[in-house]
Amino acid sequence: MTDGPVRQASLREHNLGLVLRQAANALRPPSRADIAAATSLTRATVSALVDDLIAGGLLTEVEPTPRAGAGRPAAGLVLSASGPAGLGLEINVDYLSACVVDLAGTVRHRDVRRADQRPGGPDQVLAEVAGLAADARAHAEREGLVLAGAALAVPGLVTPEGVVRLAPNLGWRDVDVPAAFDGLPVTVDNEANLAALGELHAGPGGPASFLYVSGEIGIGAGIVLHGTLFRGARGWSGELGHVAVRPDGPACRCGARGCLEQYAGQEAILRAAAATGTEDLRVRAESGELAVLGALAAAGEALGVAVAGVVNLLDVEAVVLGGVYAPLAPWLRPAVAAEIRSRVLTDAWSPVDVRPSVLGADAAVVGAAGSVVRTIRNHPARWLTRTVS
Amino acid sequence: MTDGPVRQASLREHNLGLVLRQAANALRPPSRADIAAATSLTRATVSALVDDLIAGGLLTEVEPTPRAGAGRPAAGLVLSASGPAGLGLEINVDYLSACVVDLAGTVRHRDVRRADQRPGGPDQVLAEVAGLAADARAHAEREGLVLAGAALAVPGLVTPEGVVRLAPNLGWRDVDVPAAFDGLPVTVDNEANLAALGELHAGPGGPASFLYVSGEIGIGAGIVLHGTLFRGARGWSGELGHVAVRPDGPACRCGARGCLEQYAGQEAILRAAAATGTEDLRVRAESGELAVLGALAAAGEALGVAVAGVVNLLDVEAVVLGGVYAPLAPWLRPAVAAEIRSRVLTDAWSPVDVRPSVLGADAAVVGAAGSVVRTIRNHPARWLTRTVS
DNA sequence: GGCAAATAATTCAACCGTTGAACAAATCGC
DNA sequence: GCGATTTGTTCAACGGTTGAATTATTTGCC
Repeated sequence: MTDGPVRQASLREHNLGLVLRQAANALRPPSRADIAAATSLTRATVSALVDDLIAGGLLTEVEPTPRAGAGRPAAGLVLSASGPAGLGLEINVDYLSACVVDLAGTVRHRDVRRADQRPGGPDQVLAEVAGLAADARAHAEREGLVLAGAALAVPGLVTPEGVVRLAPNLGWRDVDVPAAFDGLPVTVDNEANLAALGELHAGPGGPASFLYVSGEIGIGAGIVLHGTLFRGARGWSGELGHVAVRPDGPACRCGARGCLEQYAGQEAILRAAAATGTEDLRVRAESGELAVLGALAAAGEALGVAVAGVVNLLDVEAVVLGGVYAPLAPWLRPAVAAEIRSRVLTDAWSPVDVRPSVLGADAAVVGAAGSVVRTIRNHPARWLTRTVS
Repeated sequence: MTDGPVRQASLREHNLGLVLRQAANALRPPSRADIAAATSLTRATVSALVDDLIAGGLLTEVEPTPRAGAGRPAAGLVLSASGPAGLGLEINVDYLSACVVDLAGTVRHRDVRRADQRPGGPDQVLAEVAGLAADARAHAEREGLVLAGAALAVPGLVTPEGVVRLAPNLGWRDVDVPAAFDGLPVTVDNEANLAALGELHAGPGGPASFLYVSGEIGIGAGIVLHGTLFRGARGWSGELGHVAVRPDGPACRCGARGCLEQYAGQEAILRAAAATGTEDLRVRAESGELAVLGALAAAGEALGVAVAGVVNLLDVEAVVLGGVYAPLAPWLRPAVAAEIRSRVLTDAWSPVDVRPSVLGADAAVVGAAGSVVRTIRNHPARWLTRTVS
């Protein structure tokens, strides 16, 4: 709306994206005529656009779907499974991960290396990630895919240029990530943001506005509003872990007091339950151990207080429990939902859905890879007119 | 991006808006050539668009501004001061208010009636507001203005259709406001939302993302992200007053405990300072009375805890203290700023500006009227092609 | 088996908005 | 008074969409 001028070419760019997304979001492969009807463009226009998209390798025609009644059979259109693909990468405290997602959104390659990433330091870790990326690229090319770009998820604060300003749990500060990948263009983003994007596109029919809560050692949040990830004015949104639950509570490593992280962070829960890890916690919760159930209920209550504040402020439709919270959701969810019910005025007539992440631990990498293919889906003209590399 | 198709006509619609906004936002009346340079459209195109806008009464040519150097003098373009105008209305607990803003954004008419609105009930209040609206329309027409629409600010929760679902301080519930204005089309919105819009457009160069905090009997908030008001998934964003400051604090009338309203609501501050009203509070704070300063500091601290949580989550650039907080800002600001400084991790390198509202008590009405003219500025084609009424 | 009805996709002239270059208008400086 | 300079308009060309006509391919009915 406040943007630049619109020329004739912009028309085509926009409508190319519109047609491509129609094919992407349809339940069954649509015909040109279906797309024309859905977009209210002419069949002539849709045909012309589809020709461009097929020529550019973004769409493929499939066999006519059998249909009742008379008439020439329709040629189904699907996103090409051998066109451009996205590479997702993730650096986390105890693993590195990569995945390749094709234009249709299906995961074509997946690779995880579990190891504590803290001792190595940025240079070593980034070198290893570059190795993962090279493996993934080789795998993708064997399947006829072309990597259109890469996105890297990092558990920390990232500037719009891709510099990791601060990643407390990795011990990183001011690490220039894109510089380490000389070949491939890499965008870097916060792990919770990319996981939220992953959830957003995980299944059709999900909520368009939600809060994705990423429970790790810290607690991050990805905010999706009206189907769009909100990164904050300067890219630093989502610091849910340092929202105050009790202003005079225990001191946090951030310098303040009573932050949510002190009540519902992974370390706080493990300490309260005297557990060795998330899996231990889950097993003992399942067996009904009271100390564990109490620790989870307390964490859920604190989380619920903070999340209820967010819901009061943003009126999101859903809260997604991700990261380590996903497997623990059966025990966290009741307390979170109860706090929302009692603290959110509008909950009475507009209830908020609290549910575990559907992608679980994969959310961030899959979201990262998905974000790459999604930029192509949204701006196919840029891909079609790219300089051949 | 996810929207509908773009036809040739959409081109023109978009570019009409672009040209109009260039004229609106320029420091001095720009020439057609200036607009062409700024938008990277051709002079030919700009000329054609400007012709339409002048013919439609949205732009006016003014005398050539004297300029150094050779060349044909440029005709300056300004928004018409006699074209469409917006009517802003406000219902609050202790006053009704109206104002008319012309296309250029200047306030052309202003009217306030102070009286407690609680006893009358919705029907009586709405009848009186309709009277204010009629007066304003008469006044506007005498000045050659045509009212393009009206927006009404209400201290409560409003559905997208304009039904006041709940306005606790007025004692309203499920009041269908647009039905009461049979003549004029009225959009209804929350008072804090419209006040935030007022602040957004009050002066050029303000922040594009900020939290407007409206201190009244309740505490509302208007959230502006990237220059756009965010209303929430279902229109119920901004319930800052019921964010928990201390989860086990005093009971709130909403049913929960420890809501911000119990610490920083108008009534809580007055009680703590044993003051009779905001003005009393301000005078006694100015004279340095310790009990009053303490009460304001305590309120500011609670407000700061809640606002710091918002900043952590949304990474807004500024926090605007509005409503009764505006005149009290000198005493509230330090505590709010201190909480943000200590609780927001990113504040160290991206400080947050805490400042009083520039429009003060007028923010909501002016914002309401401004929202009407702004829709014309953003979609001039709709106005130009309107059916002559 | 043949033919009408129905639906899909393509072709093509017309239309519309922007472009770019040429041109007319108006002023300044020398 | 004349060239330089800048503004604003005119007009043919271009690119993209439209809508109607045409071609392509199937089903169903006689």
